[in-house]
Amino acid sequence: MQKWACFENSLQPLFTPALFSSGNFQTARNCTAKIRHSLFQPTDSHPMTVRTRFAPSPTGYLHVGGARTALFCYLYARKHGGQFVLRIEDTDLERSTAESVNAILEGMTWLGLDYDEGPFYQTQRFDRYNAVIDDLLARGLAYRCDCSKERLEKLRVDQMARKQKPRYDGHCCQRQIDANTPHVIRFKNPPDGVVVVDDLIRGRVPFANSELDDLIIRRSDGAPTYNLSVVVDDADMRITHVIRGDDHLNNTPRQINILKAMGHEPPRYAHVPMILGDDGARLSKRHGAVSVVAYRDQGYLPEALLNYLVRLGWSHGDQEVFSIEQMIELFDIGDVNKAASAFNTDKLDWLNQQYLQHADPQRIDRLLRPHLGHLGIDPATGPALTAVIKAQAARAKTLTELAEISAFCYRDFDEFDEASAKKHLRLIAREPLEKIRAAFELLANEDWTIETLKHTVERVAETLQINMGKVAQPLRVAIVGRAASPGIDETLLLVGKDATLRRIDKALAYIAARGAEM
RNA sequence: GCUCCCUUCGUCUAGUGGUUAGGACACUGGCCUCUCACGUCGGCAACAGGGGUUCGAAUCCCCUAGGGAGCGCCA
Repeated sequence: MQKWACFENSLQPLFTPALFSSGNFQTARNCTAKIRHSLFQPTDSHPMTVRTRFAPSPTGYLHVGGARTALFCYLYARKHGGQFVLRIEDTDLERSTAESVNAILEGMTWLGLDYDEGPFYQTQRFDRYNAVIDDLLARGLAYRCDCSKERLEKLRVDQMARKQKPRYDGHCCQRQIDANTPHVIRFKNPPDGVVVVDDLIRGRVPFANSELDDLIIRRSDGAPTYNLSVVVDDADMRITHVIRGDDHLNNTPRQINILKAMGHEPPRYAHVPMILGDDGARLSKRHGAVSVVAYRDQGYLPEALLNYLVRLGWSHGDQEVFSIEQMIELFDIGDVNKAASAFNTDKLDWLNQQYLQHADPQRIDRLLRPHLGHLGIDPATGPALTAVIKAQAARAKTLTELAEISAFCYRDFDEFDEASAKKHLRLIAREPLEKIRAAFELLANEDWTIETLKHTVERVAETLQINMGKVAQPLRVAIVGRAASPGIDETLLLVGKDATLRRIDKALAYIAARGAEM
């Protein structure tokens, strides 16, 4: 019980039915109900309340890295009684897709990461971005640039050759380019001084303005760029804490400069380290599941994934298992580690198994059905599914595995597991099997109970003057197909009398055939 | 190339100048036992390297190495 000792002192025990039936596990079908209208209207909310946002770009699925960032944003907002907003950064019209948006919403819903506002779509806020850009232009804080891609490319190559960092040289800064000629708009970055990113995780990170250049904030097609739209949104949406991947740390000084040009105070920043694959390399498709809904499909419980994710880069003493309530209470963004961490499926499996065996069987019943269906099994054709779950939950790491190891309760298996049959279905097992079969046949259906079954097996062992194992193991292989299952009495109860007799006959035939071969 | 970030068992981490460097997963040995699993008891295993500062450094400073990110009309 050591591992669970942490709950003894907590007000909110982890495995309460309330936690597991709290409606966090609906499928994506309900997502659409969540999509309120997305045109953000600035409101006069109290400036002091914590507001975080998760701002994915819809160019793929919600992957585990994004999910953890979203979780941190969610936890931080909840901890401080603030709001968590979801914003879809779809300004890249080429790569953004509606399917990706749906996949992200589906992932958020499955994980139960409820947002208070949004989703807001940046593509619906272009007017606002353009107004900000025009204002910057009017105030001389931005300028038009008509440098050709060729000139820019040559500049880059020359600078690299001179071992310099490639930067825009300000060529168009003083030129007065007509608004009618094709152009982009660049932000006039301060030429000198230092911008300090006061990061909640990294600490103070100073950047020299001389390292930065005049970045493009409006493309030639009129669309605003990322660094501009994020800044405008974060300001308009009154985001107080920007929690995001540390690949954005280098963008932050530029964003702070734009924010200041707009007359806003920068929010607090927290750059969380990235998640690596098992092998320490950047997470990618070849590491298997990267999309969170793939974990759902593979039979992981959302609370297990969340628990796994929260412990990646964060910890609270020696505690490993956290309910959502405990995470909200204990999590603090400032406690997050600086170093990247590797995703370890073994540990996720362990957590999932822990949650599986402590979960309410009624809920697992519901979640397990699709996995059984996938195997072509209809639970109505056999024992109560909750009974099977109670017997098997500690034996499976995932719902998928739980379905696989429980299939024998609902249908005859095709073949014996080779190693198990070889070891247990031998000539020496014939007599015990025949004896036990005869005893079972005499049992009335109403005597097919756990107690009677236990006694019957024990009596056969006694009669034959052999160990329990010499009877139970051949019997187990006979009725399950392999040498692993719940206790033999429980297993018999689940399989039922008819199937038991039928399968023992099959095992006896197998032994006979095998004996003939030898 | 330049700028910035990072570095404790295989992995996730505890640790904030004095610890036999703790826990968890994995691996492994025992117990429990009709099997498997659970549970339980034990074992293996780490401060990237080098210089300082200090009576004393995983902890503070510097250098090196290794890893990562950014330097786009991507986000």
